[in-house]
Amino acid sequence: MKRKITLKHIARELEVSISTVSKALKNSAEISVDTKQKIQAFAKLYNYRPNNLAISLKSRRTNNIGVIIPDIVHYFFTTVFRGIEQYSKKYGYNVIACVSDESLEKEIVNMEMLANGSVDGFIMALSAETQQKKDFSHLRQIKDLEIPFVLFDRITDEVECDKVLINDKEAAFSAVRKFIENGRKKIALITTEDYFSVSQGREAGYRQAHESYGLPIEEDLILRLSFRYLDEGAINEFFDTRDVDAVLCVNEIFAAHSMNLVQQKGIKVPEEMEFIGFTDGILSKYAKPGLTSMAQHGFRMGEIAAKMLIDRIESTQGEEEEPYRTEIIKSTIIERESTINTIPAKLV
Amino acid sequence: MKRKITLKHIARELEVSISTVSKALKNSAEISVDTKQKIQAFAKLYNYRPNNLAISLKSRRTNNIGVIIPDIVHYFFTTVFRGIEQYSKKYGYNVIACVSDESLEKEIVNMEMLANGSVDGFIMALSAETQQKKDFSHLRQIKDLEIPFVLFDRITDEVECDKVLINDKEAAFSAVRKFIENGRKKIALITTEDYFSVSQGREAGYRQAHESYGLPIEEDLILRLSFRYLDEGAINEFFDTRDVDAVLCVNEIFAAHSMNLVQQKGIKVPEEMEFIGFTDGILSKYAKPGLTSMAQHGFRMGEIAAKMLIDRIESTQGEEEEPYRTEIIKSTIIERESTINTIPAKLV
DNA sequence: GAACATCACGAAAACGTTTTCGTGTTAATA
DNA sequence: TATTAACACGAAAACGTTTTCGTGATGTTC
Repeated sequence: MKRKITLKHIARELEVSISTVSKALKNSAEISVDTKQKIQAFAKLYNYRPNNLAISLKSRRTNNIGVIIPDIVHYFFTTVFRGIEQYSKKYGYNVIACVSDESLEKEIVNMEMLANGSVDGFIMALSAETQQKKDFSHLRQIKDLEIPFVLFDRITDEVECDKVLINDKEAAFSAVRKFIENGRKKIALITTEDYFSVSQGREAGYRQAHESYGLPIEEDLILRLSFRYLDEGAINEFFDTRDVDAVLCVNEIFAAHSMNLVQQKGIKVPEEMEFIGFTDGILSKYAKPGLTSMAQHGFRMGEIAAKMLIDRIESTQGEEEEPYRTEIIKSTIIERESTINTIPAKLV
Repeated sequence: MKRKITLKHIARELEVSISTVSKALKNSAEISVDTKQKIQAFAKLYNYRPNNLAISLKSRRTNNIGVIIPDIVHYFFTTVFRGIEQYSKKYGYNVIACVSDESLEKEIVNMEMLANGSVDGFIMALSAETQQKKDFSHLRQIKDLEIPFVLFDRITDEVECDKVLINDKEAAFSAVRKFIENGRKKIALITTEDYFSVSQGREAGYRQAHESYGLPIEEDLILRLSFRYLDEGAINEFFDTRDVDAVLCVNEIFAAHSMNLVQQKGIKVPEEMEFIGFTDGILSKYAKPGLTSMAQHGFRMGEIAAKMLIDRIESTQGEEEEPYRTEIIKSTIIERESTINTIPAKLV
């Protein structure tokens, strides 16, 4: 790589000291107008740009944010990422993106790589394995180092920090309420293994809605699928042996896929069976029929997470130790043709 | 942020020099076994980790790769990103991800931010605006600085550098050939504005297949849509006023959406009209019927791009100036139910 | 016992900045 | 004319490493 021009080069060339050059380029009042003009012109001519590394080393600030997510080929996470990236860029931060691949070990390795001066803070959603094993020692280490971090979506109550998530329980509650108001009585829930914080919340909402409306909960209307691979056989068997008239799914893949399978059996959606999914992504939009879903507003979530982190990074200067906050984003329902809607379904 | 332990601290505590500590931690033969053990034990106890910034400043190597893509909420780009990230991590590099948002200006700003010492090289797909305006001065600047970069998918012939792309023309050719072999004669093409390198290639393949098989090209069977927003009206009007029995789309959103609209008109897919899309993403998999598509193998593409870049970064040490390479990834067809297949369609 | 090699370590420069403090020159003041 | 203040700039330390070179203390050899 060709050597970029540095303060030293300019100083030598113009026969002044490095300090003078540095000050001149910052337009310091300490330097005479003549000298400043000369130096600034020279710097501009040679397209001088300060070296980020040197500035970071000196200032102990990298202006980088580390983002660690379980999966990037995933509508919701990329949407959040987009929000983080956009907000961060606006405030002068770059984003280093790492994928944990649902693995605790990769989560740890990534954090350790970045914690040694590469980033000023982290934003992350916990991997499946982390949530399953409940091993949060790496987060505690980061806390000990006093590196700020924000957890989103996949969180834990066992670590105190800034968090941002959606009201999973209420969202599931209102989805089930919609089914009940439509006269449905056999409402299935298709969810993941129960160690995911989000699935737990959604299941709780599902149960509470049943209780609130005096509908008995039939445990065998709850189908738990692996998040790692989509078990088509299990879904088929479930619908072959259960009497179901509505289905709530914790993500849009479960919803789109089971809706397809059910339609292959000749069941009419939404007349005979209604569907609601979580994550209002591309699949919900282009499924046939269009899939009603609980929008998680990932972009907003990303923006807020980034704001929380940057605020904290920039306040640790002030040393006044703000208390940790948890922001809740309200999920909203996007009605399409997989449910029967009192007001006409919005197109698209 | 709490101050991390440094060589200086260890040196002071153990009453040796900084150089001795540095060498001891690298297990240098210069240092006696006793001293090394003492220092290593101490470092381990206090969990010493060298500061990445200082090492980077010294070595002029950041072990960071800058990735600039037009859009992250996009199946193909995230898949490529995943390949880049995984390969890079394996070879000790982190990835700084920037989104250009299809804007030339953001592309430039991102590059300039990262070019001042933050990354060792770039991997990028050009923004729409960049391809439209054919303004590549920022790429040339990066070349002048001798910072290596790799272009993928959205490329240009006007800049010499490493590139990786798919055989768009051949892929489109073979898709159209499949239609023709199935007896189709009115084959539509739904594409974007024609300044995208990939759309150009695919259109060329579409045309060449017609010529090769003696089928006349009807210009009004080519529909050009904005990539910015999906013009449903235009699609509807197109199908209402054209006689079409097969459709090739340059991406899966065009395919899934137009397939839905066509089915709403009562047209049977694939019996009366067949569909093939590009990008074998989540939509193709869960569309109804399953969408036959040309897989772009984004993950592999990302891996190769990362390999090309890292090889070049690490060879500039050697100074032997390898010639630039262009790697072509072969697209393969994934047959599903939106086409009539001689061998039974694979499930999923 | 003189000459030399080996060992074990330290001093210092370098990477490219920022910033504090010191200092020589000029101009203003008593 | 002597004192002081303002001005314009430079020296040097600092951020945390790596690495080259120098050096005093041993041990070896003839």
